[in-house]
Amino acid sequence: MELIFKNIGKYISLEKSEADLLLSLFQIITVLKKELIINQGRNCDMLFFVESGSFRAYHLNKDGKESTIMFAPEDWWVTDMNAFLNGTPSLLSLEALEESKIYGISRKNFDLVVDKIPKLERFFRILFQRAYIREQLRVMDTISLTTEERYLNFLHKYPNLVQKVTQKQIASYLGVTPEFLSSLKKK
Amino acid sequence: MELIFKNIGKYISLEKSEADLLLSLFQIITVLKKELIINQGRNCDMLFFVESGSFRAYHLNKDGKESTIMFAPEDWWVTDMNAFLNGTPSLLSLEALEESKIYGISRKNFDLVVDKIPKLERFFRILFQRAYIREQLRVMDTISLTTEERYLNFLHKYPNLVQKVTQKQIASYLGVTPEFLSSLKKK
DNA sequence: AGATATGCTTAATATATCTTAAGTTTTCTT
DNA sequence: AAGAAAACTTAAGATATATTAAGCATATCT
Repeated sequence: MELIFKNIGKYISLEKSEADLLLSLFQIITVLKKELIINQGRNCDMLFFVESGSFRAYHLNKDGKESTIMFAPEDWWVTDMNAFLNGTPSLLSLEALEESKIYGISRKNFDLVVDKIPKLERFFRILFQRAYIREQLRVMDTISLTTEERYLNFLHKYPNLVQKVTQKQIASYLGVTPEFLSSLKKK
Repeated sequence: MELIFKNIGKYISLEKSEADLLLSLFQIITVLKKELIINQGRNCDMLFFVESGSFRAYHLNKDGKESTIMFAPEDWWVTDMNAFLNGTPSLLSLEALEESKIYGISRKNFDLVVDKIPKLERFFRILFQRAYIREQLRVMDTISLTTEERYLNFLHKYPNLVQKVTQKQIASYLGVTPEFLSSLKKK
């Protein structure tokens, strides 16, 4: 069975007919390493599920400094939620860390499916509730822990990603320079 | 009309009977300045809406350092969402910045109401989606902006709170010491 | 009103982190 | 396989932020 249905099955159980409708509204996309599926500054009207592979979301600020905002490993839902919900230009770029297979649903079909299938409305309510919690815990970590503690947290939280990302990307996720992270690791 | 219904009315419209059911499941609570409605380490099984007044959520780390995680002004929904959803001990304390009037709903009644009234499931889906966006933007700010820029953002984002909170609390929201914030302001 | 606690500011010194630059290793491209 | 590009490390000097401590102002308590 596809991972996406296992994922949805964690919080709700769909009838066969509902699952079929849902599936018909997704498109399956294969992307190569380094391909972008969201481009900062452009529109973003797709919500994605990572069936296999992994992604990194980053933001370039006005000085050209790159910040890694999040990672999306296998089994995650991901998009630039701000752009997706509000129709504003994307603040993020989303880049494949490796060859990946994803499911994508447009904003229009997302609205349709949560309207037609109340159980999916529930599913996404729980999903966003958990996403909110996750981000809030990250804010807490960011303002109350040392860089070293946050680095150890990262290693613990994303053990499978560690081999797929560069030091530079980890540093930009932690909000420090690669040089500083390098000197931290020496200890 | 009570603010809470105006707030809900932003995203859905309730029938009279639904509004009556909803209202019957909330309790109205009046709290005095400095009272805590959530205590770090204890259970937190209530979701609150701030009808009037304002709150500050903070976390004490193992060294006793206090970090302000969020502010909840009038017209906001607030709780320790992690504790509320997962039943784990609260990581936050939530303190009234002034005399406040709030609506509170228990986890049990929350589950009941999103089950009985699908429109409220939608309401909370949208609410959490927006909360997730807000936290993600804050993470972006925190790792990509300077302290000075984040201070100016705070003043801009919460103009009405500025008079109600101390410098120390703003500093702990930004993740810097009060002394450093004080020297920033001199410029 | 007086006493006490709390908050704000300032300054000196200490620590964390950045910037720049160079050298080395790894990965990508042809 | 060779060359080019990107990543990683190291170190010196610069900047941002923390720590400590003192003094003053403001709020709180009796």
